[in-house]
Parts: sequence; C-alpha cells; structure tokens
Amino acid sequence: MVTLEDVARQAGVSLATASRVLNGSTRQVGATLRARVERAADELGYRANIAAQTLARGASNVIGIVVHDLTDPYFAALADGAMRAAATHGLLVMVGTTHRDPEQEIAYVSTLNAQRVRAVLLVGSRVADPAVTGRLRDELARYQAGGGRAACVGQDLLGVDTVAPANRRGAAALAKALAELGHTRFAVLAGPPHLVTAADRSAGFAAALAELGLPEPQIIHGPFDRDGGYAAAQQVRDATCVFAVNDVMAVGALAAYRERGVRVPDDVSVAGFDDIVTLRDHVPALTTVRLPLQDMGARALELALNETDQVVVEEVAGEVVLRESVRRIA
Amino acid sequence: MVTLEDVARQAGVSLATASRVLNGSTRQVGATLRARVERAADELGYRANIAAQTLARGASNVIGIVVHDLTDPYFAALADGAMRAAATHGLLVMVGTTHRDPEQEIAYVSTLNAQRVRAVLLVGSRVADPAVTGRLRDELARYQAGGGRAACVGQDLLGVDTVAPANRRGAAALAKALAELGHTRFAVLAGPPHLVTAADRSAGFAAALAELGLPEPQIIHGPFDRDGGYAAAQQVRDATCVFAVNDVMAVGALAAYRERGVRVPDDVSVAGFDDIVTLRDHVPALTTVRLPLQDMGARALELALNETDQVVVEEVAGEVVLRESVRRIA
DNA sequence: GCAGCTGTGGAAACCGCTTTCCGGGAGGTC
DNA sequence: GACCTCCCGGAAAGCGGTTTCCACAGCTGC
Repeated sequence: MVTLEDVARQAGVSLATASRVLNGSTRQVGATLRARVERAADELGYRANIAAQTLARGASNVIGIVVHDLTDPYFAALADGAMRAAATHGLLVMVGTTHRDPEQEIAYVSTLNAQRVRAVLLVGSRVADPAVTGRLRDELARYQAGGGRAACVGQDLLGVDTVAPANRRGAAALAKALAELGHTRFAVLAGPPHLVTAADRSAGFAAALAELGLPEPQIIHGPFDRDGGYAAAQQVRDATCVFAVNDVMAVGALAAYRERGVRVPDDVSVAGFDDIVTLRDHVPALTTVRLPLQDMGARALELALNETDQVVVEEVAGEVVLRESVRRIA
Repeated sequence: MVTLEDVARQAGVSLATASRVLNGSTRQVGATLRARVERAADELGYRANIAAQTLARGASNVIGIVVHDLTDPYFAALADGAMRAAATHGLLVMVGTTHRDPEQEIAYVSTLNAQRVRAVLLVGSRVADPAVTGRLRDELARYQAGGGRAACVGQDLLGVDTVAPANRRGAAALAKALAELGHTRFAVLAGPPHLVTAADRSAGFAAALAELGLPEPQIIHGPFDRDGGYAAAQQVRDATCVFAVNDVMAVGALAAYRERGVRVPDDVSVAGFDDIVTLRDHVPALTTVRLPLQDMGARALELALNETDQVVVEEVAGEVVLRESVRRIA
C-alpha cells in the first residue's frame, strides 16, 4: 500500500506539503511542488487512507442508516432517498439491517458510534416497549454526547430530529374517504400491536370511524408483512371494506381473496398504506395513502446534518389515493 | 469522547492492559484488572474508535457493496443476501448506488479502496464498453494490489471472483419451454444493447429459437426498467409471445397490454427473467427464470472473503418457472 | 536600509489504538 | 536454593495522516 510518505519522498517534499496538496487544505502550495506531488501521487497510484484521515481529523465522511429490511420496498425507497441526499453532500453510507430485531438496532447505533460516523439515521417504526426504547435512547445519547448527529424516520420517541409520517391522520382521512363510498362495516388488518406505526394507523382509522358514528371495525393482528396480510385476511368476517395497515399486507390480502375466489372490489374493498411504487402495476390497483418516501429519507438526512441544537420534528402528511381496489356500495 | 486512555486511567492500569481487555487480544489479563477495566469502560461509556483500530490493525471490518439501484428489488435481494452473509462474519456494510452510471462504479471502488474496506462486491451487469471496463479493472487491480479482495455478481469481465448467472442458458431454456407450448412468433424486449446481462439474455433466447428452426424474434431495445418494458411492448408487432429480459420490464409490458385491452395470456403470452419475490402476487402470475438472488449475493461475499489467490467463477443456473402469463397455443 | 509583513516549506506533535518487547514475580524442577 | 519457565503488566514504537508552529525567504513602506 502506498502511503503519503512514499509520495512525499518520491516528490522530494515533506509530508506536510504532500498532505496539503493532496487532501485539501487551507494552505497554499507553490505551483512547482504542487505539480511534483501530483505527479508522484499519480505515478504511485496513491489513495489516502481514510481511517488515518478520520483519526487525524476527528471526523469521518460516513453516515449510517439503519433500516428494518432492505428487501421491503418501503425501506428501500427511504434508504434510497437518504443515500441520494448523502451523495450530494459527498458522504458515504453504511447501511445496517435489523430484520426487525430492536436489539440489533441498538447494536448498530453502538457500532456506528464506534465508527464515529457523522450521522445516524434510524428508519422505521418504533416499538411500544419502553425498556427497549429507553436503551436505544441511552445509546443514542451516548453517541450524541460524542458529537454525533442523529435523526429518525418514524415516531418521535427518541428525542432526536424526526420525520414523522402522519399515520393517524392519514388513516383517518382514508377511513373518511372509504366511508364516503358507503362502507360501514370495516376490518383492519392491524399488524403487530407493539409496532407503533401499525398501532397508530389502526387507531387513527378506528377513531375516524367512531367520529362518523360507524360501528367499530374488526381488528385483526398479525405480522407486518405480505404473509401477515394474507393470513389476516382469512379471519375477516362480514366486512365490506378491509384496511391493511401497509401496502405489502394489502397485497397479501388481495392474494388471499383471489385464491378463494372473492372478487375485489366487487365482493370486498381493500385499501393499504404507503403507496409503494413497485406495486403500482398491481391488479387491482391499490387504494392507499401515499407517503413521499424518498423525500422523507432525504429530509431525515438533512435534519441529521443540520447543526442546530434544538430537536425538530416534521410531520409528513399522507395523501389518500383511491384506486380500483375499492368501490362505492349502495 | 471517552478514549481508551481515559478508561485505563480510571481503572488504574496501562493502556496496553485496557486494550487487551476491551478489544479481544490473544493475551490474557488477570481477573482483578480485567474486572476493573470492564467496570471503568462501562461507567465511562467507552466506545472504541474504529478508525484508530483500523489504522493500528491495518485492516477494517467493513465491506463495500456497489449496486445500481437499491429500489430495484433485484438489487435489493442481492444486497440483502450479501449483507446477511456479512453479518455472520461480523462485518459491516457500506453500500453505494451508482444509479447505473459506470463512472460512479469506478469512483466507488476508489473510495472504498481509500476506506481500506476488507472486500468490495460489484453487483450488477457489466457494460459492453471496453474503455470503461478497462478503467474499472485498473481501479480494482490497484485495490487488490493493496491487499483488498473483490468479487462480482454478473459477467466475468473484471478478472475477479464472480458469481455469474447463466443468462444465456436460462434464456435458452425459457425459449425452449415457450416453443414447446406452441409459440413460434416471438418478440424480445431486449433492454439496452450495451448492458451485457440484457444482451446475453436476448442472445441466448434468439439462439435457442434458431436452433429449433423457428423464425428470428423481433428485437426491441429500450431501458432496462419498468417504463422501458412498457414502452417496448407498444412496438411489438405480430408476436404470440413476448420475452422481457427482466421481470420488472415484463411487468411494464403487462401494464401496457392491460391498458390497451390486450389480454394476457389469451391474446399474447409474456415472460420475464429473475423471479423477483415482490412480484409473486402479480396478476397474471409471471412466467420467468428464477435466480436465487439472495444466495448469489451471499455467495459473492464468501468468494470475496476467500483467501485463495486463484480467481473463481461460479455459474448459477436459472430455473424456468411457467405461470399464468403464458399459455399453450394451437 | 531596516522593521515588519506575507507567503510558503518543513519538523514534529498528535489523533486513539495495537502490539512488540521487556521486566518482574510465581511456580516448577532437580 | 538455583535455575527455568510461564504468565501477566507496562512502556513505547508504530499505523498514516493533519495541523501547529517555526524558519526563511522576498516584499513593502517609510
């Protein structure tokens, strides 16, 4: 491995001069030496050792993003948005996936802290477990005490800058739109009770129905993924409209209905949440609540990089999008 | 930021002892001192500075993965497989997305080299541009000269360990299967001519048809994504069966047909390639060639980590999966 | 002609950790 | 009891950069 010292020797200059030429410094270097150094670096194929730079400068140009599952298009979109934003700042990205294990999330924050990354983005729903959340907060606090910056996409539970999707309001708006179509008997494929995102959407939906004087929906809990939606759909009794708390679950529900010969939307209406782009060609087209996922990811990064001390929480509204998977009923 | 020295001082031991206790060493440390150090580290909330460790050890525990586009489920699956494998080795992952710009790919290799990452995974099709490929090879060679390890998922064009999907053979097998259903007039939504993956699949398909004595398919070039498939499908003339060189394009084609009232598979059969999991609920279900994407990602990581010097190329076979999007014709 | 700048190059301290090398004490052997 | 080993603790030399501080021009201005 060729080092700066090799370059300096080859160019016949000091280490300091070589460093100043090659790795941006405030100091000027004369044209002659500058050219000599550049030529030497090029000839030798010098690549700065970033670990050494990070150590010497006390700051790295890496950010960390922690997501639940990269193969879930929801997280892929958020991560992509954040990564694009990072690229515009010249930052590299380290991605960790927890596969929905909150302990992993804590472990990642610790590791990213050890890496002295410039910022950490926690992407995804919080869990309703004060103990876990507390430990995560501790770990984050430790990281921030060392000068780290953090932001979260999800619920404002960590005391850091947060981009918070308006899950309650979005679900409520969806409930109203569906009620306007004449539906009165609803079921909610509600996901796991401890997942705050799932719980919020479910609660917002139910609250809106209550406000409209409609009967309580049937609440069915289960996993937050496609198979969870598939399984939960089997348990629906006697509803004209089913709300799955995310699109991927809704797709599972649609698959379950299709297999059983239940027609959507003729026999039952189905709606989801998120408006995953990959699903835009699904048949029937999914009614959902659109979230600007890429923007949210990018925004979270900006918040994290932002130098101000006060914690900012930005709520992001969802937009109800009615498509073929629901229909007006008598 | 609390350093090892702080811990050592608080515990009343030397730096060396503290290091040995906290960061795995071959050397033993007595129980008393060990406990003192651990307590001090805990009290102070010590987190090792990995940049310093990397520098001192001369080796990092990070690997780099370069993909084209994380929001494309093909890459998400490959990346996820690689990341899971990395996790079992205790490695962290740095992900870069090129958004299909080959220059970006070269730039990432350079950056990851500077980071002294343990291994680099290049995931995705090569481009048929010898100049670009040459520069990428140079950059990789430089990285490897410094002790870096590299592997690729795609074509064996870089002189590094490679997991190579059997694109030609897979497409050929698909062609035969479709011909067996009675199809004779084919169109290929071939993607961009310079993308080797697309070109191989297209060529393998055409070659198999030729071998069967069937007429040449209509070849339609275009972007490698959903919209590319959508647009290309509009140009198909007079074929009973359309092969899109990847699933995402096939979905675009299906959307185009659906909008125009062309029924699949009644009026036209459609097949893709990859067997993207997220699309398993698509209607009609997509006939395709299954690639074990997660395994391939994981395998590429193993190859990269493998210490042997010889370059190994592993071909991965695809499996034809016939589903509703194709039908037998008279 | 001389004090005082400014602009540029180099020596060396330092970033936080690992690891080699050295030394001293405990235990074993004859 | 002398002599060897082991075992374990600490001092210090790196790892590859950055940056402070100093030195030495060459100018400017009066």
